[in-house]
Amino acid sequence: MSRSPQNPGAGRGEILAAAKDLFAESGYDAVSISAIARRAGTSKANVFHHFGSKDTLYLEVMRAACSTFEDAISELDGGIDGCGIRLRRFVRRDLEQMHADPDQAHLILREVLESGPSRGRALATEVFDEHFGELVALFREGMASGEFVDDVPPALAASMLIACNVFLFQSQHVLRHLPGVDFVDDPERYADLVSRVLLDGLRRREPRAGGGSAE
Amino acid sequence: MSRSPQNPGAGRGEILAAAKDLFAESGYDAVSISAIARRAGTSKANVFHHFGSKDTLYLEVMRAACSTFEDAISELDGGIDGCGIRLRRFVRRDLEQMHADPDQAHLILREVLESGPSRGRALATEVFDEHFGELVALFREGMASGEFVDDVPPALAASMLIACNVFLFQSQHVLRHLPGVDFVDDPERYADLVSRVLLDGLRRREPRAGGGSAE
DNA sequence: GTCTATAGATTGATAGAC
DNA sequence: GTCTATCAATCTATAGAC
Repeated sequence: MSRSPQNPGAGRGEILAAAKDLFAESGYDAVSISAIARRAGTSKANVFHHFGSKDTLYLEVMRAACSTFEDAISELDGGIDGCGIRLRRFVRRDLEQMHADPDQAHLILREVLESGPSRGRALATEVFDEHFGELVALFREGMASGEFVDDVPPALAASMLIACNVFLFQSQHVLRHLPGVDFVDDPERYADLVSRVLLDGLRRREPRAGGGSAE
Repeated sequence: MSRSPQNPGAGRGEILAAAKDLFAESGYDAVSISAIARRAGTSKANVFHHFGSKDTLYLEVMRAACSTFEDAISELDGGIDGCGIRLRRFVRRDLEQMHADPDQAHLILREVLESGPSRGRALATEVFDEHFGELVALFREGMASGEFVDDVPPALAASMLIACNVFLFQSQHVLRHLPGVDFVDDPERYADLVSRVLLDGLRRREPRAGGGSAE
């Protein structure tokens, strides 16, 4: 107990990694600089030496998470494949990405949930705009080619798709225990089913027989 | 500034309301007992007098939020209406409910997002089980009557539906600024479109022509 | 039931030796 | 760059008067 198991090589990298772990697990306010320093194997003062303040450190962690997030875009276009196949592939890759780095996904999801109007706008324009735009373009393309119905806004279709993936990830520990839920630990099956339902729901079909607008 | 604007009538009720506001806005760790006492118009010690600890107060707030949440169930069954109409009504009511008490919705959503395996299991069995079960039953009924396809687990359909509603609520401040998104402030239209896409995606149709399992 | 006053621990952040 | 030692502020919680 009187020993100091310091890790003298703990520069920015180790501190950043430790902060990412702890912030992802418990959120900003529940994590102290002492805890971060302890996990990084260094001292509190050293954390302040590398990052001027707790806020700066947190922003640095978020910046790293978001930039990694952006990296995995641009795999959406698959050349000549139909919109259906490309969408299914996107759903699967998006799920894989969240599961590959749960800490990062958790950080970003909490940021979205807790952000009010101002931070929300910044997140939209600086982080999600591009990613979301490509997904929307895919739906728009499907609509233009006559594959999809044209009276559902493509942005709404994209939103539904992301909603299903995000919800599975963030509610997994609750969903798992709900009656009839057997798909939490089978992401591939989930991706297949979700994309099939959404695609069938958007696919053009002959005029409906008896399902007008009720109320 | 030297005055004490006390509110001597601030019993459990006012303190609970103040705590709900603040916890919903900023989360457990970011809220101090002093802040709660200040907003309730009473003193710090009085909060500890009514609730023994900060944890107890928080649990009390969550318990109230969850019980109110349960109240609005059981409006799902609409007698002779078809599954489609009842589902659309459910989507709209669920959205209305979240918007009617955003604090409550925010509290519960954060609890779901932050809960690990143990708290997640408790939430599932004690709060969501009944609600979710009724929604699943509706889908199962639609499948049994031949209205829906039978190779999509009803619990997955229910999950997709809730996912869309939850996502719209929790991401509203981000979604609003994304390209092509014009449905955030029109919950009725959102409910109509979402339920239509999901229903069409689940509705039985003649064997597909060319959309097998690719890869 | 409600208050003032305070205890005891921990927080974010700084100073200065090495 | 890294450490020990320390600052002032704030936190949860308690004691005791009224």
